[in-house]
Amino acid sequence: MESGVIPVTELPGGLDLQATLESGQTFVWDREDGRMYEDGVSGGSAWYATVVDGEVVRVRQTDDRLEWESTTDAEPLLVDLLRLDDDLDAIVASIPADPLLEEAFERYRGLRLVRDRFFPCLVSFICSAQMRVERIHGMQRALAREFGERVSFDGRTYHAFPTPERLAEATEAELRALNLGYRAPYVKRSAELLATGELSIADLDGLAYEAAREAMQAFVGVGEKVADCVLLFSQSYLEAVPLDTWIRGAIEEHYPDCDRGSYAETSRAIRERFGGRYAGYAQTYVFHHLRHLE
DNA sequence: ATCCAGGATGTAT
DNA sequence: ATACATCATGGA
Repeated sequence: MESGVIPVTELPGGLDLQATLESGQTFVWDREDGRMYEDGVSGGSAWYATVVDGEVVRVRQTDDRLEWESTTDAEPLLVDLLRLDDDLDAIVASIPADPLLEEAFERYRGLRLVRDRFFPCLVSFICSAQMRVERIHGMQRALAREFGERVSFDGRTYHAFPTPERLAEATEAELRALNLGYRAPYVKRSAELLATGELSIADLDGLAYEAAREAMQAFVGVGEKVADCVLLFSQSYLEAVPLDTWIRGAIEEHYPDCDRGSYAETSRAIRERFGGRYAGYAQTYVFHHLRHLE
């Protein structure tokens, strides 16, 4: 077993591990005390685990230390997954201040966007349609448990997220048995598109943001909103602003002039309001903040 | 019981 | 291009 510590104080803008992993942007991590998303339960010192690229990674944050244990040297992997290479201070400074954003930035400073792997992210957000965050997470854990490779580490068994090939082989009935509902055929057909090579992540190479969003909709179960989520949380299109029910509510309440009717035009308006290049960061802070006001 | 959740798809206009 | 019904499932 390898292990290490990353001093959070050396990261511009710091890190809030709990906010980052429990804000509904990534569903590949599991909290080992089983209290993921429980409101009012501090994630400080809780261990989180995932399997990425065949490697097990466990992390926890205690004050200004990010501690990790892994089957490999996880430091570069964590820099990648948690976007520790983002200058969060500079990013926040680039986003025009308004009362709602100020409040979100103050309360959750250290929340970072993630850089998830493409396929788990794609499946997660196909599953996200008309679904609560907690259940999306449960569905992804069920998919890993049922169809993912098993990896042993430190006397425990962890499950990788299944490959496109494996989910393409799964039957719709098997997926429905995991309570994916009407999303089951979407997941299977999108997995098939990747497994057969009919579509590839490389199709996005060199595409500007809006062209990439169009290209993403070639997958089944992927409309404009899900496309934005995958681009933002796995492909580093940090200007993407997924227009979900919460953000639409925020637009209605706080940025009514940005409601332009169509998704494409409203997206352009709110992106501009959030400072353009890093608008997705603003979106995720607002999403997390609003969801915790209830 | 009725409504809603990080919406997308198929069909009709 | 836009409007509408339909699609599972569980929790409030």
